[in-house]
Amino acid sequence: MIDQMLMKLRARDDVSEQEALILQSSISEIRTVVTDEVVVRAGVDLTKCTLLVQGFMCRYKDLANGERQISELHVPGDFVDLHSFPLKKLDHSVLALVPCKIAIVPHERVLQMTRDHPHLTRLLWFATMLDAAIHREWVVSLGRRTAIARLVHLLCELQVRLGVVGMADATGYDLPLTQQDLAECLGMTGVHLNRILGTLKADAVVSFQGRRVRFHDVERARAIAEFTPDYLFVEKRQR
Amino acid sequence: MIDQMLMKLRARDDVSEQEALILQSSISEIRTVVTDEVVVRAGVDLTKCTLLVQGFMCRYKDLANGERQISELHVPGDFVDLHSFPLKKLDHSVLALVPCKIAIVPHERVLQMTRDHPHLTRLLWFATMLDAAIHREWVVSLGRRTAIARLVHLLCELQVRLGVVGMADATGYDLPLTQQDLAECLGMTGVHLNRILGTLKADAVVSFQGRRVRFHDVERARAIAEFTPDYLFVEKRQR
DNA sequence: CGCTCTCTTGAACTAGGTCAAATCCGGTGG
DNA sequence: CCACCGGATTTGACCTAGTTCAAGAGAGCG
Repeated sequence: MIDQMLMKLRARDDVSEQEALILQSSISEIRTVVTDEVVVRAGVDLTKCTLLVQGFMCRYKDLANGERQISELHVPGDFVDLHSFPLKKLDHSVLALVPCKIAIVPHERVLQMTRDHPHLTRLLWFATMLDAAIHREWVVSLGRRTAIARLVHLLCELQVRLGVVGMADATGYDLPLTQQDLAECLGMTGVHLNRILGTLKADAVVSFQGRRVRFHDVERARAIAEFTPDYLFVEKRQR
Repeated sequence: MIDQMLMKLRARDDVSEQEALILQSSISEIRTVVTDEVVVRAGVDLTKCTLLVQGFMCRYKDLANGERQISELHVPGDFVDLHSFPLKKLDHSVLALVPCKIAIVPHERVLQMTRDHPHLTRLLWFATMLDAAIHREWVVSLGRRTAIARLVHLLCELQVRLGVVGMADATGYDLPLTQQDLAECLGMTGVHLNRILGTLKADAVVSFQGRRVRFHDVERARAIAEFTPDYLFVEKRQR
C-alpha cells in the first residue's frame, strides 16, 4: 500500500524497516475516489492527510472568471495534503483526475510522530519541501519560459517523478490526463497546448497521445526545457 | 533580534517565553550583507539557516538567456532558507535586494530542536509551509492573472506580510525595490510593469513611488486582484 | 447507434514584449 | 552650492506569442 511512498522516500534517505512499519500503521483507512471527485476542499478544517496510492490528482485553485490553475500534479506515493498538518486547512483544493486509491493518515498520528520519531518527522517535512521546490520550478516556468519549454519541462519533471516510483522509463510513461488538464497546469489554453503538442511531435521530441507520453529524444527535450532534475532532490542523504 | 520572527509566529500560534528563548539562543551569529550580495547559492551544501532580521531579500533562479525569475520576496522575520534543513542544499539562490541584517542558525541546532522540541519543530515546519502557500499563489498569479491583477495581488500580499511584523498599515508601506525587481517577481518586463504602475496610479488604486507603496483604495485593489489573505494563514491555532 | 467529451484546425485579435531613445534623480566630487 | 554620472524610470513605435471564437472530426462507451 505504501510501496510507492517508500520508494519515493528511500530515493532520498534511508528508511528503516521499523520506520516503514510506523508509516504503514499510521494509515487508518483505504478508500477509492472517482474521477473529478474533490478529495480536499480549500478552507475546510482538516484532521487527516491523504496519501495517493494509485492514480493521479492535482492541487488547484479556481478563479472568479471560471478559469482554473493547477499548482501541482500528484503521482502515486505523494501525500497530496501533508501540509494540512501544520496548516490545519488548505488554501487550495485537491481533485482526482482519474479514479484513484488513497490511504488516510489522521493528523493525530502525525502529531505523535513529531513527538516520538524525529527522523520520520524530518522525512515528512522533507516530502512537503519537495512539493515547495516543485512549486518554485513552476513559478519559473510560468514566469519566464515559453509555452513550449514549459510543456516539455513538465513532461520531463513527470518522467523523473514517475521514474522514482517505477512508473516511467527512458521511453516515456502513461499519463491519463486530458490536454485541458495539462493546459491548466501550464497557464495556457487547451487550444494552444494542442498546437504545441503538434509541433513537438513533428520535431520528434515528445508526443502525448492515447494517454501516453513518449520521448523520442530525451536529450533534446531536456535542452529545450532547460530541464535539470536537481530541484527534485533525487539523492540519498541524511535528512 | 528575533522580534519580527516572533511576531510572525505568534500571529499563527502561541510561542511560550521558553520557546522564544530557545529560538533566540539557536542563533550563532549576526551579520550584515550588502545590496546584491548572494546570501545562499543554489546547489551548494548548507549547514546553517539564515533569518532575515532587517531588509529585503529574494529567492530566484537565473535562466540560460540571462533572464531571472524571483520565486519569493522575503521580509524581516522570514527564514530565507529554512528549507535547506530538510533539503541540505537549495534549488535556487537567495539575494539581498538592499543592505540587510541577518541571523545565522546552524542546522545542528534545528536538528536538536526536532529531537527535543516537537512544538517548535512544528512551528518551523509551518513557517516553511507558509512559503509553499505563497509559491502556490504566485503560480496562480503567473498562470492565470493579467499583469495588472498580478501586480496588485503582490502588493496586497506584501501589505499583509509586512503588516504582521508591524511594517505596513492600511495606507501602505516602504518597499525599497526597483521596478525591475518587481517585474522579475511577476514574470513580466520592467517596461510593462512601469506602464501598469502608471494606469494604477491614474485610477487612484495604488502607487509605487520613491520606494513607497501607497494604497489609495484598498478595497478596489483587492477586488482587482481577487486578493484574499487566507493563503497567508494569519490565524492563531494550535500547530 | 448515438452521445458526449476530447481533440484539431482556421482566422482574427490582443496582452504584453522588444528595442531604442529620452528623462529623471540621488549621490559624488569639486 | 553646483556639475556630473550612472542607474532607474518613462515613453513611443512596432512586433509576436498566445488567446479567442467557432466549427469539425475523432473516439470511447452505455
